[in-house]
Amino acid sequence: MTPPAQQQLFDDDPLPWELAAEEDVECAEVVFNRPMEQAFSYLVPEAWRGKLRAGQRVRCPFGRGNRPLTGYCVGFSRPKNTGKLKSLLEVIDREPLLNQHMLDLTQWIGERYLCSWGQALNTIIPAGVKNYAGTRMRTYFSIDEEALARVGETNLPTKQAAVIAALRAAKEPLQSKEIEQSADCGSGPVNGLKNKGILRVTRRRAATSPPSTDAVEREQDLTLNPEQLTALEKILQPLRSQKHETLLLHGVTGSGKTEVYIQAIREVVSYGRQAIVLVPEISLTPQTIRRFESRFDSVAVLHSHLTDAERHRQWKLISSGNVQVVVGARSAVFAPTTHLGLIVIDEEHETTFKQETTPRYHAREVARQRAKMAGIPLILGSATPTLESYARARRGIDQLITLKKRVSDLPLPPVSAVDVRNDPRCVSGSGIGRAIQTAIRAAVEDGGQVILFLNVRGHSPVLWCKACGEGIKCPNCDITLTWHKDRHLAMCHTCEFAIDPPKTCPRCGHAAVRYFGIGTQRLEEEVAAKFPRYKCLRMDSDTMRKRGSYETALDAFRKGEVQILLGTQMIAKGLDFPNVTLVGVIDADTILHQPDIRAAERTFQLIAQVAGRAGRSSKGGRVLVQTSSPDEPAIQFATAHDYVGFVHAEIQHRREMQAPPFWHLARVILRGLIDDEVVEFSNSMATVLRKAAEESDLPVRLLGPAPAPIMKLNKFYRHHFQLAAEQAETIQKLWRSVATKLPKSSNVEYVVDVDPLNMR
DNA sequence: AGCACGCCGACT
DNA sequence: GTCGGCGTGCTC
Repeated sequence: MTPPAQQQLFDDDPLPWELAAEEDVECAEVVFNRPMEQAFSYLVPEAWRGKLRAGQRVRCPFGRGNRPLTGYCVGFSRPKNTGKLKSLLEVIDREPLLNQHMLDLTQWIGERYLCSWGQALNTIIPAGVKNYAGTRMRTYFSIDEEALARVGETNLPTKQAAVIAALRAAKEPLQSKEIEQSADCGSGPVNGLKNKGILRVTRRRAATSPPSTDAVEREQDLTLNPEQLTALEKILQPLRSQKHETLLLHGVTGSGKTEVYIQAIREVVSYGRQAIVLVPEISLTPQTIRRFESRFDSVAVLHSHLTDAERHRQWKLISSGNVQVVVGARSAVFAPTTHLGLIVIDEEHETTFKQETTPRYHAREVARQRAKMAGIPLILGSATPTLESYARARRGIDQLITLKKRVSDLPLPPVSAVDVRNDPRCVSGSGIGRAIQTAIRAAVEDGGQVILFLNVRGHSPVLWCKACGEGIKCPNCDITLTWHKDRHLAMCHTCEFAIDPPKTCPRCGHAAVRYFGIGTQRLEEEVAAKFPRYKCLRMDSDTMRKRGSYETALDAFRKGEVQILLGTQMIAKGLDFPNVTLVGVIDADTILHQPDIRAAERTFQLIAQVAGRAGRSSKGGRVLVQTSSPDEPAIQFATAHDYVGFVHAEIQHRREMQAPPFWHLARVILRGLIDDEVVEFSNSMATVLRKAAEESDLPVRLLGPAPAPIMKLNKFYRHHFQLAAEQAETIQKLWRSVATKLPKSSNVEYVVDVDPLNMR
């Protein structure tokens, strides 16, 4: 890739006398962590010429005041006239932080996600790498043999001779402390030798603490069933011919996708190459990590709970080429591997692969681009692939591989929708309807375990005034407060706001505040009241605050100390408990009724994923889904385990709606403290874009502006509009063409979300 | 994004 | 007459 075309400052031809000097003038192309498209050229000082490499950070005088600013060297150029260029001040890194592949990838991210190259670079390099966390500059001593020979080794005092002997024995430069220890002396002899010039002094970075290494017991690869073997064969083809291809591995829950990945990685490792495995943060559990560590010699793990120093160490380890497999969450797609051979994305449909801050990249798309640039395969695995991925496979752009059977040869559990519209208990406000209650009783009395899923935390999600009929909202947000009985607080789930529950309505003053709706806390009470003889455990982000509590809770469930596990999203994925014979979805409609084009898709995914937790042993199992919309296609197809049927229906709907995956979207979200200002600004911004689209004849639709679904968030009023086009590049082109002409405001800020998943 | 330059309102 | 408001445009 070539650096972005920079503004041509010097288009006059060079004078003859300038040419000679130019021969050895090298300019560094530098990008900054600022929303500026261009790269800037700087002269490289003599001392650095030929040594500076792309991927290193440099300090540069910037702007009229020549204030020093850190930038990334992304390449070199030889401008015709260098007269007006400034010189860079300093090179920050001894070694490039990134290789050329990653530079190219970050440039692509900038283009694709509408931010600058510098911003993309800055966000993908971990803070711990940028500040060399966990290392210190240390002084090392080695013998200057010539100087020693001049003095004569035999003429040295005993202690100094011991120092020389210690260094000889070590065969590598040592720190003063280390010498003192092995020569059994103080710092005197070392300093003495240093002052005589016999010891050479070098300064370099070293880790402050040695890495902890707990050995993991090695395990053999499992035997694949015929279906898995066929899948593996299909993956090995592009792997062996070293070409890029995306393979969508659609396998039902429990079909053994991970084992297929592992054996594909085994092949990659045998070529001396590395693999990256991306998993959603939530499934980055010790079990998952152990699963990989027990199969490969060197596994690096990247997750959000690493300290800066640990992350830095992992990054260095990976970039030294001494790691076979990198397992990590979203950002691990940027792991600086030296010879990447394969990328795997497990649970491809998970929304956590989308970053919600600039650049708002999707790890799947970044992985696709990285794999394409590196000429290697990409595997996407899921029991419920996104429509985006499935549509590509159906059109033959990607290869579809299907695993229809569970490895254990056990059937998928029967799933039934329970219509709660006429259930007396649910109508009167209970979470657990008749059918689920009967099923729970049967399951626990039979010695089985139960998982209950409810996607609402807290006790009651709605505080409501009976007198004026209004929900009680957060003063900072357009969100009703949730009653948290355990902490005795009415809380806002989108900002930090929490108050003692109001006894009187803040609007009309009547003492008529009622609590409505069911959250996990209330469900827990209900279960405890209905099944007092059985132990119930609640898992949501309120009870899972402490580090390790997740593992402790799951351990208790695994050991059978707990019979009923209830919780939010976090218990929907990946858990494998053979003794679970019943899974209950308390309310399938919460997601279904969201004003989001993907509401049906998410509902289907959720039911399919939750259902996958049941029937994982010969004891069998069943799934009950409470809903008020039993006729909704998403629910019907989910109860029939009919992914393909659902997708075909939904894809038709998306086509008609001109929605993804047929159309690409970019969402512009604007916010400010004064509503009118935000309205006015979004209108003027949309007008500029609409006009530019018309004049340039680019086929882009502009939808909106309109108030965002959450109109007020954290005191900010929010509005948004969308750009839609059949080609992602069309939106990029339009945006690029107007980027400098967009209006500016000091009171309204905005972000662009390319391929948005979260529409709130 | 910063930051400087520049052109119009309420103060010594 | 000047201090300072934030609109505009540039940064190698």
